[in-house]
Amino acid sequence: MEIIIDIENETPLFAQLIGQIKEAVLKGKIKPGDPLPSIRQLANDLNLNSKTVAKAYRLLERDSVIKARGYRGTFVHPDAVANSTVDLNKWVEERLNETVTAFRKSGVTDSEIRIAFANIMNKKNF
Amino acid sequence: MEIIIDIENETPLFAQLIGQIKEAVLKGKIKPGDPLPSIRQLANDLNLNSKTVAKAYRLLERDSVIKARGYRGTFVHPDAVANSTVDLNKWVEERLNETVTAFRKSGVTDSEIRIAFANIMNKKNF
DNA sequence: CTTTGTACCATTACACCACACGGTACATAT
DNA sequence: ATATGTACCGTGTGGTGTAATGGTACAAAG
Repeated sequence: MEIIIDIENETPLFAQLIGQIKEAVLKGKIKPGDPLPSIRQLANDLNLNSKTVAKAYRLLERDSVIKARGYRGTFVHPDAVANSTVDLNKWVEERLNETVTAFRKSGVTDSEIRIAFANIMNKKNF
Repeated sequence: MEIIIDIENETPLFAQLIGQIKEAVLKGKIKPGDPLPSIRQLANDLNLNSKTVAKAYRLLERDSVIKARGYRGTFVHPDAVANSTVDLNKWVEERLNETVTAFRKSGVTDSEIRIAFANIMNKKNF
């Protein structure tokens, strides 16, 4: 598995990592059950901070592309191929765009939309 | 019409203005057809910048609480009483909250939601 | 004693936005 | 002349987010 991280690229490093691992899964370069490099090992190889790699792994596990097994390491998820085709962020953007567009059509100012959004995100839901 | 602006209050000045004018309408202190002070006049009386008052008037007109008539001045809208009870921002927050809550239940990170939101708001829709 | 994922503490740099301020200008009317 | 709403240019302050860095620590297993 050849992973190339471009520091000059505007795409965040953790996002580049996620993209390349999903791509490797889709191209069959890594198959379900295969072990992945440990977080610290990969961080060392790519000259990245371990927290950056950990962030990528955490999101990949959320998407069921990989599966962490504690001290035993991290492995490619059984349904990795199917789940690598799903782009959760794209779905979020589409749904959110519908909502925002409706607001704008109702005469709501962009500034007001931002304020409302900030209020919701910072609200302590208890 | 007695308008009191509190600079110490955390509520934005233009929002205080909007609130007090809507309140005056609901309490019947000003009635449909009544003239309002000009933007410059009110700004001078309250020691506010004219742009701050203009912002409040612009939003009040969008909500059909007041009606600007160019050089003739600004007047209370015929449907001002009914429209003063409507809180557009509250409606926006409720709708937006539903959308965000759905995202969170799907495992989407708050960070990802913010990124998607920023992408939409900054997108040039042409 | 080392390695695994994970969870805290933290700081730095960068970027964006709301709010309020100031100045200038315009057409339209009295 | 004076006043109306409105539009454009701008500045500054304060708040807050992401991204990425670093350090420390834990339980579990080899």
